Amino acid sequence: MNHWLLKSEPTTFSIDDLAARPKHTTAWDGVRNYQARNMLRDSMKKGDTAFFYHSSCAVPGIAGIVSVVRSGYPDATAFDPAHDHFDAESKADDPRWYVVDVKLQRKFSRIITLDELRKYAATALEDLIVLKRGNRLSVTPVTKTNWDFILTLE
DNA sequence: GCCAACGTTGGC
DNA sequence: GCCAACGTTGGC
Repeated sequence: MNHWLLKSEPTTFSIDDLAARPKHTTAWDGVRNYQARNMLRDSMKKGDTAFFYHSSCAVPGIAGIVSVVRSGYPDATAFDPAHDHFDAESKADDPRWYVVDVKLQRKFSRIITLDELRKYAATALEDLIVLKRGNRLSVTPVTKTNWDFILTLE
């Protein structure tokens, strides 16, 4: 079982939005970056868990935990011309973009802030990709060691 | 709103 | 295949 970190802008889709979905579940759609796509398509498996990270907001940080309930399958929003994430180059018989389904496992009692995570950027969390300068990937792997450490911060 | 960092595009 | 231009991300 592997661990991940998924970024979302809370004004677009927050952890509370996920909590409001039927079965607390959603397709993680709209990812339009090849590296992130590869992880959604090839690496994230049912039973994996991921931190739900709020980005581009007043208090960026980790808001809770989701689990992968369905592994990679084509992103239907890429096929819909009316959708913001439409991509004419992604064809049903040769899909370019993928999603996984995630289910809310637990919302943290508080946000574990980026500021707080940064305190450990040179020590316990030196491998955490989201702390690296210029990082923009919206889907990143998290080592078990980092995962367990972050859980102790709540 | 600014801007650094990075990915993608397209001319050559 | 190089690389400049451009668009996007995301913290501040």
